[in-house]
Amino acid sequence: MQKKVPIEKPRSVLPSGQADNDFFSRVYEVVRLIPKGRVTSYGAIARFLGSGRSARMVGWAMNASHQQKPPVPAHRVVNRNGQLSGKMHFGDPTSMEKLLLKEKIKVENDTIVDFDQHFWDPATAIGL
DNA sequence: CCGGTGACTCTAT
DNA sequence: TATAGAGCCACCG
Repeated sequence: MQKKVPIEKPRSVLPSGQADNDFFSRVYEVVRLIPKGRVTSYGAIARFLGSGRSARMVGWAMNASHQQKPPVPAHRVVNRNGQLSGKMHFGDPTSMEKLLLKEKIKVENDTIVDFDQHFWDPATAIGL
């Protein structure tokens, strides 16, 4: 097995909302694949993309997800503890929690209840 | 070019 | 179990 090919350097997301990079687009795509009522973690996505410890980049990509034309369900992406670490980036800190609750995902104290039960792993679901 | 920062995660103490 | 440090990669000044 050859060494993991370094991901092509994702160029910055243009303020125009155009993401011409690969890494970012893949993150968005994976996030969109998250079934309703399921959630995943940054690390899981990062690992699926090939960079297990580049979870920060996933988070950074999510930061730009708001300007993506196809809506990215960023509310389905939380940290490995199931904590809504990014809820404060939704404009209103209650938005993320409400969206999750709308999908039958219970949230208490900014943490998803039964997180592992709702956890959705792209590597397992997509199977690649 | 360098340093600081970040929607993270893992390992060590 | 909790706290601290390192690793990761890209953006910004």
